[in-house]
Amino acid sequence: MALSPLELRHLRMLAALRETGSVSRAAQMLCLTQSAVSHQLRALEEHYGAALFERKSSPPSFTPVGKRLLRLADTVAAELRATEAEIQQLVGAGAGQLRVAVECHTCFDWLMPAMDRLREHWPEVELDLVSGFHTEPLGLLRSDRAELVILHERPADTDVALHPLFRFEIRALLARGHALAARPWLEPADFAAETLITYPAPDDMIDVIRRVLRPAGVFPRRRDSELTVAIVQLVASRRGIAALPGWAVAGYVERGYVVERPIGPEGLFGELYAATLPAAATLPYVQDFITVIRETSFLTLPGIHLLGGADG
Amino acid sequence: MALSPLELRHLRMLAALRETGSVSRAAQMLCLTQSAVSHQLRALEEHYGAALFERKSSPPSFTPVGKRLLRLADTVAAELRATEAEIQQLVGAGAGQLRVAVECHTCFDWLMPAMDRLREHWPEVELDLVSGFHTEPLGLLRSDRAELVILHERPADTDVALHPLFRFEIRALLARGHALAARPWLEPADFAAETLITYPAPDDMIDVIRRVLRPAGVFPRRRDSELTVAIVQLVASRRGIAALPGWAVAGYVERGYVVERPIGPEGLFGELYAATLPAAATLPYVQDFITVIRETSFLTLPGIHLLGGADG
DNA sequence: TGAACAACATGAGGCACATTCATGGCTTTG
DNA sequence: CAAAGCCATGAATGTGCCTCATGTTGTTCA
Repeated sequence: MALSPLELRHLRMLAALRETGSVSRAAQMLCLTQSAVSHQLRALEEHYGAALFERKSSPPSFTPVGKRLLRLADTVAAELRATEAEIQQLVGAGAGQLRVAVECHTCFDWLMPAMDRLREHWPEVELDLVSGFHTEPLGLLRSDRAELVILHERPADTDVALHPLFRFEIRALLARGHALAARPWLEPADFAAETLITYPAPDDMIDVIRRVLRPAGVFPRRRDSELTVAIVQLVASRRGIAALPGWAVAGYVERGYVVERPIGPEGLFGELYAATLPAAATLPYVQDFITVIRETSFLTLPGIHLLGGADG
Repeated sequence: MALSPLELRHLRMLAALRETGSVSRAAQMLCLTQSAVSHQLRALEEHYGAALFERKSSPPSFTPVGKRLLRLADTVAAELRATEAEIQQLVGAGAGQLRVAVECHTCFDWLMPAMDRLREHWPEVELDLVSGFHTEPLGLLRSDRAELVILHERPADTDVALHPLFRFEIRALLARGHALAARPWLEPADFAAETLITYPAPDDMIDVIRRVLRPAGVFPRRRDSELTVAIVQLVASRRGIAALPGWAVAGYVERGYVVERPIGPEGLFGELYAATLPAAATLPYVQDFITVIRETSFLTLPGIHLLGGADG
């Protein structure tokens, strides 16, 4: 019909801009550089001869033209989604099984919302959680007990399809007024005299032990609890210190229940990956799930960094 | 949202495929090669794992998946159109003036439908027809008496924006059983003893005279009439022969009122162009008009060939 | 029946255009 | 006031779409 430089990519970009509230974050969500998004915006604004949003205000307020394009983006996205769903039905590819195995406790924080959204999009897919912790998670894929595994380490195997998710900082949690809270960051030795409060899991699964304390020859007492709230409670009442993902405790820190410090001068960072068999990686609902995980996590977890896109 | 290789280009392609009824014609309409459209189709079918339409049948019948995508294409196209219209209103670029000057009589056949469609799309644009024939049509642009001129010859001037429209064959029209109808094609000399029936216009404006007869030194008697029907009538009743665009008389020929023959062994071809001032070429409704002309002409005029696209 | 033709498929390669890279200006924050 | 975000912009780069050339199939004439 009419020649228009408008493409779906632009609509997706505008939606991401609204969701994330900034050009750079939108770029991350789209697996692009900030520059690319900026160029796209400029091209659109040039074409319509009007600004699309007010840059100097956060959250950015869209102009009427911008709002109209966003409305288009929404309706088109909805139509697109409906179409693809119907087509999957027609082709018979809409049904299937997706069993997800998880290595880390905190993962449930973002996994549940993601699974909910997937259930909406793919009602015909049997979605299961493979519970319990396994020494060799990739074995679950090969023995056909799971279609997707969440890992907190890049596996050595190259015969599985790896989908980078995001990167986050693991920070030490201290009671207010704790002696160590005076330091700008914590050294491994600082843990020696403390009780380390963790989730119930083998040492190997706990990043701060595997990657910081054990290499330094430090083996503090351990105490564990299933619930993040309980861990925070124990820390606050000076029964020990913990090392948790920043997003998991941001709320408690903000409210002043506890304080947090980096681990080591550069901080300690964890990364999460999803792994599937190569064959499963081509299934549309698996691809959709990866995308949904990245998006929901990025939007709900503060301070995380998406992996595998245009920037590290 | 979901990563989908589907882009607007694909939807436009499918719509064109439906309108034109064939891959190659769709390609022409999209200003692409047949190969490009074929590749696009293959990519889509590969992605959805299903055929989109039955190739060996004309008109091509779409599979359920193809039909569903076409429905999407229609709704998205409508949404897109509505959005752009609203934005033009917001920006204030929806209003303007478009005076069209025409050189040839038959042009009205396709110009009227195109102007009707433009009026729908751009209700705020003042659409006028500059009547009468002018010796120097480009002068109308420079003296600001028209925004767009239809030409049947590539102008020498390079300071106007030229928009190629389409190419068509001009064929000789003869009464059934006419002596010349025995020939596979007509030579210039064949016109010498005949009366040439034309529209009322100077010799310069009549392609067969300017490009065939005059160069050959042949100057047949002339007789003219305003209406195509009347010309056909005169030819049928053996008052003379005519030379008209194939599309303009296809109906009469099909019904057997008259017969047609190529002019010269290779045939005589006419080409039509639209010209505007460079500034006017950037106006959205002018661009839209060009597109609309090409599309409506291509869909309604039999045997024409779009110009300026991926193929000559 | 076969040749000529039309329509579509397919692989390789070129080229346009979106994206990245590198940098600078601007605002915010401690 | 330094330091860090955030965004804009020009030039370089690379990816993917399209074209080109050719092969294949189906169709229409002698």
